[in-house]
Amino acid sequence: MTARRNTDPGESGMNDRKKRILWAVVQDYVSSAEPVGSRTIAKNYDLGVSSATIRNEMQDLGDEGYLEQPHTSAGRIPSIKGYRFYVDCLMEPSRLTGEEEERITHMISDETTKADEIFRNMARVVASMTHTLSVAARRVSRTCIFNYIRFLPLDDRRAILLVVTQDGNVSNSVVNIPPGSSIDEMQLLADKLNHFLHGKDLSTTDEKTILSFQKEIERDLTPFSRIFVSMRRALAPQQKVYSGGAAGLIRQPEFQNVEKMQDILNLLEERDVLHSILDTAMDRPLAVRIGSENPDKSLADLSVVKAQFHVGGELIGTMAVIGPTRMEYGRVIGLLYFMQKHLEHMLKNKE
Amino acid sequence: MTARRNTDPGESGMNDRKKRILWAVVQDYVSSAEPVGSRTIAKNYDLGVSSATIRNEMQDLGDEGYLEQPHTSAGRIPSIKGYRFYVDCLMEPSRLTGEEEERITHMISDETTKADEIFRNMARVVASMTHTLSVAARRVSRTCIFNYIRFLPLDDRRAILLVVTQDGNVSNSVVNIPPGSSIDEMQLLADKLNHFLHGKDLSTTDEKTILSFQKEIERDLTPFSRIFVSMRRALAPQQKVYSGGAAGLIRQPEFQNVEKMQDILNLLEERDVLHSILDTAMDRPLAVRIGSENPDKSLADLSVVKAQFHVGGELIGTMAVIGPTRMEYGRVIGLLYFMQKHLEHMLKNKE
DNA sequence: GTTAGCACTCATGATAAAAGAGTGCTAATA
DNA sequence: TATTAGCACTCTTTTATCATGAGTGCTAAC
Repeated sequence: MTARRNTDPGESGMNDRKKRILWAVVQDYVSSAEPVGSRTIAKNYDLGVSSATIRNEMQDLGDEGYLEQPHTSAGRIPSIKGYRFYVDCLMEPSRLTGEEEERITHMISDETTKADEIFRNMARVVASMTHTLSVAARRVSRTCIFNYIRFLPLDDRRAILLVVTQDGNVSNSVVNIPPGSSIDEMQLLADKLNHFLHGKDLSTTDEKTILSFQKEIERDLTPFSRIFVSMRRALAPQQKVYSGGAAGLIRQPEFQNVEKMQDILNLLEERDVLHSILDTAMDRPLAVRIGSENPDKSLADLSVVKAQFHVGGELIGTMAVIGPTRMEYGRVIGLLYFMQKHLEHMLKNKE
Repeated sequence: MTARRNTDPGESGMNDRKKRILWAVVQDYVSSAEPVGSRTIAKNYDLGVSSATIRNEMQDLGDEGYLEQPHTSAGRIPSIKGYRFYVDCLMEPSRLTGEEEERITHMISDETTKADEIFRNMARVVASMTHTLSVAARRVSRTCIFNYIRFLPLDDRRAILLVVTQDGNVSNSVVNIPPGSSIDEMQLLADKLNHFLHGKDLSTTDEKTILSFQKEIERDLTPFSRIFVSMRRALAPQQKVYSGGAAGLIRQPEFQNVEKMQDILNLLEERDVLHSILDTAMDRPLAVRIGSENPDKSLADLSVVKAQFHVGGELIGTMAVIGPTRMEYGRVIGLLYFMQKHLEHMLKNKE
C-alpha cells in the first residue's frame, strides 16, 4: 500500500505527505464517487495527522491544481492534473487474482482460431470486469500483402470472387460472369492479375494499378469492370470494432442523467469516434488519456486507457477502455498488462 | 383525414363519434406525448361538439378500456386496447413523400451486391426517419444447401477452408494442415466430402453425419478432427442483426429517465432479444405488437412493428421497428409497406 | 509545525402554499 | 333526449421558505 513509486523531486512542492493525501483523495473518490473531505481522509487513511493538517495540505493541493472543489463547502475531487500525477507517479498496476487470470485465459483461449474472436472476447471480459465501455479491434495490417485471387464456380451466371492475403484473410463476393465469358477465362485473367499483383501491398491498389495492368496485358477489361469494383470493395480494410460494457458504464453514478447517457449512446452508435480512438498511433504500448487530454471532445469527461497488442514485434490489435475519469486506473492497467503478456505468450506458442 | 376504415358494428358501443374521439386522442398523444384533455380535442379536432360532450364520451371510452388516466385530474392517454383499435380500425398507412421514396430507393440501391448491406441500410434509414430503434437481418435460409468445400493454399503449414452454399455464401477459416498430410491430400478428402454432402441441408450436418462419412470412406479422420471443428463452426448460422436509431429513440420524452435508458441500452447490447424478435414466426408479412402484447417482457412498454421481406415468394429477411407505444404507427407501417414492395421489385428485376 | 475550535458557505431535503389543468357532476338548454 | 355551461373538486407541478448538515477556512492555542 505504498503511495509512491516515483519521487520526482523536481515536482513543485510535492512533498511526501501531499502525495499520500492526493493518493488518498483519488483512491477514495474513485470508490465513492463523492467529493472527499479532510475528515474522511484523517479517519480512513492512516496519515498520523489531524483533519486540520490535511485540510491545509488539501488547500495547497487545490492551489497547485491537483484538486478541485465542486463548491465552497464541499470536499475535494481530483482534477485532470491530479489524476495525471496519480497515474504517473502514485499508482501501481493491480495484480489480478488467480480467478481473474483464469477467467481471462479461458475467455481468450485459442479455441477460436480467428483473431477477430479473440478481440471480441477481450472487449467483453474487460468491460465486465471494470464497468467500462471497452472496445477492441484486430489490426488490419497496414501492409496488407496480396497473395492471390481466385474465382470459384457458383452457377451459370455467377461466380465467387475470393481475395486472399498472405496472412490468411479471405474476402469473398458474388460476381456476375460477363456475358460471353466463362469462369475459366476469368480464372485465366485472375492468374495474370495474381502474377501482376503478387506480393504487392493491397492498400496501394487503386484505379491506376488496374489501368497499368490493363495496359500490360493489352486487353480491354471493360466487361470485367464490375468485377474490379467488387474486388476493390473486397480489399477495403473494414476494421471491425468490437465493443461491450456500455450498459455497465452508464450504471456508474456520474452517468445518472439523461445528457450523459445520450452522449454514451451516441458514442456507441456512431462508431467513428471509437474507430479513431483505436486508429491513432501510440508511442508506447499502453497509454492513458484523462478527460480533456483526449483529442476528441466527446471524450472530454471520460478517460481512455489504450493498449496495443504485439506478437513477435508485430502489432496485431488494439484495445481501448473507456470509463469515467474516476476510473480504477490501477486495475484497468493491470488487466491490460496481463492481457498483453498473455496474448503474446499464447499466440507465440501457437506458431 | 377520415378517421375510420373499418366500421365493425360488432364492437361494443363503438359509435362513430367515439371512434373519432379515440382517433383524435391517439393522434394528439402521439405527437405531444402529453395526456390529452377534452378541451384540446374540442379545439383542435373539428368534431362539432363541446368539450363537455367529448368529456362524457371520453369517460365511456375510459370505462370500456380504450383510454387511461394517469391520475384523476389529468387528460387521457390511449391504453394498449386503445392503440390496438386504432391500428386495426382507425389508422391508415401514411403515404411517403417523393423525397422520402427517393431517399429510400437510393439507400437500398443494388450498388451493394451483398444482401447484408441492404438490410443494414434499411435499418438505418428507417431509424433515422422514425426516431425508432430499427433492427434488420437477412434471413439465413433455413434450407442452407451445401454446395462444396474447398481448400486453398496459404503456406506450408496452413490452408484456407472454404464452405460454399448454393446461394453463394462463403465462409472461410484458416486451418492447420495435419502433420504428414498435404493440401492435395486434404482436397482429395474434400472432394469425397463434397460428393457425400452434395445437396444436403447444412443445418442437419452434425457429428453423426461426419461419423457416417468416416465409415463410408473407411479411413481414420482423427488428424482432421480440428478441421471438422472449423467446418462446423463455419456452418453455424450466424445471423447478423443490424441495428440503428437507439440514440434517436432515447431522445423521445418517455425515455427521459435513467431506468428507461438503461433498459434500451441493455436491449441494444444484449442482442438476444433483438434476435428473438426477428426470429419468431409471423402469420402475416407485417405485424404490430403493442406494449404488453409483446411476449418478451423487456418490450412491455414498447411497440414493435415487424415486417418480412419476400422475393418471389421466398423470405429473404426481416425487419423490426421498435419504438414507444406512442409510435407513429401509420408512418412506420407506410414506410415498411413501401420498402417491402420496393425491395421485392428491385431484386426481382435484378434476376 | 500542528491542532482544536468556530463562524461561514452552500447543497440538500422537507414542508407549505399557490397555481393550473382537467375532470365529473348538476342543472339548464335546444 | 342529447348537449352544454358552470362549478366544485382532485391531483400534479411549481415556487418559496426554512432547517439540516457536511465541509471549509481562519484564528488562536499548543
